[in-house]
Order: sequence, then structure tokens, then C-alpha cells
Amino acid sequence: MLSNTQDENYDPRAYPPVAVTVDVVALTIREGRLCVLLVERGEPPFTGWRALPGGFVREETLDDAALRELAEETGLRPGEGELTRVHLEQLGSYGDPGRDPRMRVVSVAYLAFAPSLPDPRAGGDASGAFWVPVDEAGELAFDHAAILADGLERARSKLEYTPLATAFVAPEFTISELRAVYAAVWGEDLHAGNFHRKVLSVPGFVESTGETAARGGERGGPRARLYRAGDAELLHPALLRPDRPF
Amino acid sequence: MLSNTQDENYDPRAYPPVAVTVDVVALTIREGRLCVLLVERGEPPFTGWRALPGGFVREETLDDAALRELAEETGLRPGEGELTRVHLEQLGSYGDPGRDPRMRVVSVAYLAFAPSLPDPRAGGDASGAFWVPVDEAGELAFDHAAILADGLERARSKLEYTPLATAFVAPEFTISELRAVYAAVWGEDLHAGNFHRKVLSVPGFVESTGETAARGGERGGPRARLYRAGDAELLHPALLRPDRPF
DNA sequence: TTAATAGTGTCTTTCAGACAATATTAT
DNA sequence: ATAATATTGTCTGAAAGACACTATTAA
Repeated sequence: MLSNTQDENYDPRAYPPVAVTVDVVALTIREGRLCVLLVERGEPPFTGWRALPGGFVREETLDDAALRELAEETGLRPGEGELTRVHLEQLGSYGDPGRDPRMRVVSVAYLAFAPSLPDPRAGGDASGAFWVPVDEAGELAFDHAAILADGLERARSKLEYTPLATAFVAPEFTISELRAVYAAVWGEDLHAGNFHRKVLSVPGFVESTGETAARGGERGGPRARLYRAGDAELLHPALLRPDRPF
Repeated sequence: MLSNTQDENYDPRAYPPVAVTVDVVALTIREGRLCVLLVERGEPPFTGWRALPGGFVREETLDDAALRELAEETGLRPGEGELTRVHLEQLGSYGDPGRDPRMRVVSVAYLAFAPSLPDPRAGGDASGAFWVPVDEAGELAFDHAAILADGLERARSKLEYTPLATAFVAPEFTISELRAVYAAVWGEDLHAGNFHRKVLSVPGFVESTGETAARGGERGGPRARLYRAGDAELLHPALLRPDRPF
């Protein structure tokens, strides 16, 4: 059996060529629905299919590659404007032989949480990207449906123990807006009163601005207080999803 | 700005060559201490340094590559004997330019939880692998110290909400042995009485064998009951670490 | 006999969730 | 006026953690 020490002797170039790409599961909330950024492929394989935005890694870190791909597809510039508020984290790598019929491709998937971004089509650039409600994503090219499913589960889980829900809303927000994020991502409504008290009771989750929303809700109600994201990186105690089957 | 759709037109072979490796953070518990499997490098770069076991990916899935590397270094065969009880999960990918001075290398790191395995040296194979207590790992080649740190944090976190601690002990175990796993991984003792009641109260964490250990503890005490791993995949409620600073 | 360990009982505090009540605002 | 919403209050049950106690066994 070949030991690792000997294995390292091999010239890497002697191995079959491998390509490394990044694919991004970019999530946002539009009109109360959780949406993912997709592109329509114009080239084989999977011509005409929808796919996650992504591309080959260049002379850059993997994180930078993901941010670059996201910027290209949204038409925004990395590090500018709304994109500075995007949260990016690595989701996992997908490298089954045959997942790309052209050659061996290992894809490093990223998960992005974004506040409501402008429609990519509006940018004037002929980008083929668009936001689609996650439950209408349908079949995707390559193994992207599995990557999307993993990203959704990660997002749902992260809302439980991190304050990342604040990445989906404007810099100043009401508790109700925050609750709408949880409802959209988890796919179920939460009790308004208990949610309110819970959010305020977790240290560092939100901090008051002292201000009040300009007007009440669409269909009535008092004007809500405004909050900013706090400085906590973890929610303690966590905000667990309502009972799932165990 | 180049859109993704056009980007896909490029011939992948036109990009600078990239190699893909797997590196494994294999953890076990020996004599009450959490240990990691390391190798001593015999080739440049980092000749003589300790490193995580790993190697280039072949015509196989990433998971299979990790299992193969682990089998090679431990001298065991994948899918046989104790290795069948090893839990393997993907940890993340590391691909900063320059992390390997030879060329661009993207490494997919895996985390392995193993019951106490035989010493690799005892296998007769001239493997350079050995178990080292994690707090004595010291400096490692490449960015492996960072990978190890990420693996340790993942392991500590996973003990909270999954029954993976059972992967570190024999198929039949006592509650005290399970508590020793938590103590070794978390680095702090747990209250015996509360831990005992907690483990038994979580549905599906452990199930009784009806048997009793052959003898009591080393320094006295009654003979403990024996348990098997249950069928739960998640612990609910979770077994959280004692208060950390928030 | 002595000390260590397994397992159980009890109490306090915290927290999740159900439910109710009140005040404020759009229509 | 009416209905919807924000916010707070109260209650119940689950669960964590501190502490104490008994029974059993190795040395």
C-alpha cells in the first residue's frame, strides 16, 4: 500500500487534469419570499438550463473568487454599496467524477446572505442572472440542485444560532421585519409576541436606535421601534426552530 | 465585466494548472486525551515537518479519497474492521494561492472521528504516521495548523448536537466512558450525575444492552451498565458546552 | 476499612411557548 | 369605527445545573 509520504513524491502534473470552480448559492428575500440567484446557461453542457452562478478560480483566494462571481452576476462591485453588507461563507466542495461531463471539476460552493438587491437585469449589463423563489428553482444543471438544498439547510440552521438574519434586512429594521426573515427562511410563521421578547432578550442580537419607523404597518398598527444589528456573533441562548419531527 | 455565461466558454485547460488534494484531520482518544493523526514529511517542501495525512485526489469521489488516505496511513483497509466505524465528514476547502510553494493546490479537508485505533507503527508497514495529543501538535506544514484548529472546533461543536461521541468509544460502553469523551474533546470535566441523567433523557442517544460491565472502576465503584449507540442522528435537546464567554 | 464511582432525588433558575391584554395606527 | 399590528404581561412545562444521598466495588 502506498504511503502518503511516497505519494507526495508524485509530480502533481502527472495526475489527470482537474479544474476548480466556485459556485455561489446567493440568497435574498424579495416580497417576503426566500429567493436564490440563478443564471441561464448559454453553452453546453446543459444549454438552456438554470444553474448557480459560478466560474473558474483564478489567481485569488477562494473567498475572493466567490465574491467576484457574485459581483459579476449582480452587476455590483465587490466592496462597494450593498455588496459590502453581503455575508459570504464556504458551504462545501463537490467533486464527484462525472458531475461535469467535460472533465474532472471540483467545485467549492459558497453561501451568500444578501439584503434585497436590485434586479440584475436593471443594471444594463446583459447578465443572464435573476432571482427565483427557492421553491420554484426546479431542476438545475450539474449537481446544483443538491448544492442548493445543502445551502438552504445551512441557512435555516444558521438563523438558529447566529444573528445572520440581520444580513437580510436594511441596516435599520423593526422586529417585525426580522421576524419576516425567519418566517421566509424557515417557511413557517412565528408567534409575534414571543419572538419579540426573545430577540430583545438575547444579548447583542439587536440594539435600539432610539428611533421609530416613519409609519405603521400596511394595514394599521402602531409605529414600530427601529433596531440595528448588535455585536454578538452567536446567539445565546439560541433561537431554535419550532419542533421538527425527531 | 465578464459575465459567467461567457466565462464558461473558456477552455478550462487554458487556466493555470491546479491540483486538488484531500487532507484528513483524524481524531481519536487515547488514554483520556484527544489525539490527531500526523505524518512526518520526508520530501520538500517542509521536509521533516509534521503534517496532516493527505494526498492527491484520483478517479474517485472526494469522500473516497479521504477514506483511502486514512486507510493508507493507519494501515487498515477501508470498509474493514475498525475503519468501518469511522465517521468521516467534509470540513472545508483551503485554497489560498501560495499555501503550497510548488503550485496552486486546493485541499479539501476532512474530519474523521475514530475509536481508539492500533498504533500505525505496529502494523509492520513503514508508515510515518502517529497519534499526537492535539495540544502537543505544535507547528505543522502548509496551513495545516489552521485546518486542525477548524477541525477541533467542528468536533467540539458536533458533540453538542449529534451523538458522534459514540464514534470514539467501543460498540458497547458505559456512561462514564462517554463522559470521558466529552471531557477529552471539550477539555473540561462534566458533572457525573447531571451528565448521566442528561444522556439517558435524550431520545435515541443511547440504548441499554441490559448487560453490566465486567468490573467496577479502577479505583472502586459499582459495575456500570452498558449501552449501545441509539438511532438518533441529532440530539434533542442538545447537550451544550458549559458556559463559554459571551 | 477506605475511597472512588454509579446512579438517583431534589431544588432553583432559566427559558420556550401558549395565551391574554393594551395601546397605536392605516384605512 | 374597524381591523391590524406592536409591545408587554402572565402562566405552564421543559430543561440545565447545583447539591446531596445511597449503593456498590477495588484496593
